Amino acid sequence: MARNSLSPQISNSIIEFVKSKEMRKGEHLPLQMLADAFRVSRAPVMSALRRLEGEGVVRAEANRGYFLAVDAENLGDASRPTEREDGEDAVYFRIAEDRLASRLPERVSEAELMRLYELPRSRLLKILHRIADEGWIERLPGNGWAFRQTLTSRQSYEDGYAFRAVIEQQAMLLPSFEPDLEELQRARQTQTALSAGGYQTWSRAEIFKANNEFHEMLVGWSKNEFFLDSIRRINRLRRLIEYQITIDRSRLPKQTEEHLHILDLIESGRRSEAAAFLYTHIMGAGRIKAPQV
Amino acid sequence: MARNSLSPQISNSIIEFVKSKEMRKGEHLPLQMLADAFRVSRAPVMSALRRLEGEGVVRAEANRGYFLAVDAENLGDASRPTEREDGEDAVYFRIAEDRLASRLPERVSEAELMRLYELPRSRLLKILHRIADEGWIERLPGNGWAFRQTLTSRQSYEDGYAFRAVIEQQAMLLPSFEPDLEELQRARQTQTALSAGGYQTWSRAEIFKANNEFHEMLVGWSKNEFFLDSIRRINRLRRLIEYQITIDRSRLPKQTEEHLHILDLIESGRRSEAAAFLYTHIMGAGRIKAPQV
DNA sequence: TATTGCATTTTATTATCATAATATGTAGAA
DNA sequence: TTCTACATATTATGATAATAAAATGCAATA
Repeated sequence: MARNSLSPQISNSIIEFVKSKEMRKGEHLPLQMLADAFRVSRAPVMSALRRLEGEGVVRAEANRGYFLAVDAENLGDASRPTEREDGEDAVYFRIAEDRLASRLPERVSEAELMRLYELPRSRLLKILHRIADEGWIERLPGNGWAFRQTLTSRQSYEDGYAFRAVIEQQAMLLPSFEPDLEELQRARQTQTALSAGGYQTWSRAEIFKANNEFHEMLVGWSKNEFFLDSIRRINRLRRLIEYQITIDRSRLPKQTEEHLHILDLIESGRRSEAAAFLYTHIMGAGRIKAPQV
Repeated sequence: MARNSLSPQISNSIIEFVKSKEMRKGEHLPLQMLADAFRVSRAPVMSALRRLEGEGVVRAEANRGYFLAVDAENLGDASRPTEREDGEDAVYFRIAEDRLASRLPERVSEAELMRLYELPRSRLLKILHRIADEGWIERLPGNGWAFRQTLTSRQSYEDGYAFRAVIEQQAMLLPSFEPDLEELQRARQTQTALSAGGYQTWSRAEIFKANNEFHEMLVGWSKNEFFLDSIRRINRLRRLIEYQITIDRSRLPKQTEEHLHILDLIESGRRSEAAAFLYTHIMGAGRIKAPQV
């Protein structure tokens, strides 16, 4: 038995790639260029292109390579289920849910988890290390792993909001902070779309993703990787906890309005006002959305 | 072949434990109590005690268990080399050094590293995941791992100081911040000892450790695990980079003096002054100690 | 001259098994 | 009743080998 292939993921990545570049029918797709873009060798790109040829997305010419067969904008939704990510993510979420529902005890052995989720050790360990990185499990000195309180305690939940509020506000006050105006416009569009009704029709995951991207964009403008890393880390955690909570869609119009207000303040150069408002925005969200314990 | 035994580590832990509790000759050391303290089962504690009996640290009585054979304060230095930690840490540092000296390329395969450092895959992966958690390596989608710029770039170095300065200052301003007066006194003693000549005789590692503990103590008083986690993470990284730099001992008196000043301010309840001073303290250290590139 | 297409090498995953460690249930001593 | 001491069960590590995938070198081609 060998590992899962990368090529389904690469297929998706290629579609995303041509879309983001707004490529048109007939454009050439050099192997090495794609391989570099995805940080892999030409091999998995090649097999991904063969797949896409079968689906009519690209056209092969002997000894000349692959060419886009349709305009990128006419491509349907890329998201084809990719076994690797799916399988791994699925177990990750199951572990989180099982723990939140106390179906998993505080201490578990690797063998137990392997049996429970029917995973080979190597995959399980990959997931456990990811979870450890997120801070809600740790390896015990002897056998087994111990879940930490991070996921389940109300205190952690509020502490997380305080942390985010501080990091994001302070990131904005760094001398290196500089907004990317193009990104800013795109974000404005997204938030406007949300505000104009998207908050009723978008899926929970989409709303959550848009929200995270907004905040990570702001912190990214600080050009300080430590600030960005810490926000990313805590957002991954947040995803787990808040998935448990039914989204309160009635709050979304206010949220997007505040997001737009922040963008306005930044654009007009009123940075410290924007930072202060951002702080209040986050702390407010934490207070209101906090689950009742 | 099986894994390394925990018992040498547990032996050290037991010695540390009885020292910290200032236990006296003749006191009982119940198995389960020690096992709970170290989060392991009774088995490795048992074998550690047998070792310690051989060394005359404890005395066994049939069916009654083990008893301390000397006053804890008369115990010598605990640090017996423990294969597990030692071996693992050693490779970790070798990887860091080899990377900093460009003896390792930006991209490496697991197989390569296994050959180079003569490690089984599982141990190597443990180390790589630790490094990934610290943020200076990442898994590539296909084969292999890629080192990130974090370790080598001057920019990252300064960004790290900016991050620390913000986190520590803000941690001190949180409403939940509350100094532990006992810890505070101990820290004052350590800093005074350093100031009274220790800065000339202590080893680099000891000085570094004392410094880290000082700062982690401050952030710990915020009672917010996210602040503390992020400081711990960045300190682990700092250890690597600053080990490369010869310590400038002439700066230590000023540093310890500033530490003592911070403790004074906290003790007299002037928290925001302390926070502001702490910020300047950290930023100053970053500017001066930054390696010349 | 850049890029493909193919052949070859190298890599990572997985199952299996032996082994030494950790974890645990329990009778019996204190 | 608490705790040890022992017996037993369970766990994690590491070696080995099979396999499929990824990485790469290079001749052929546009």
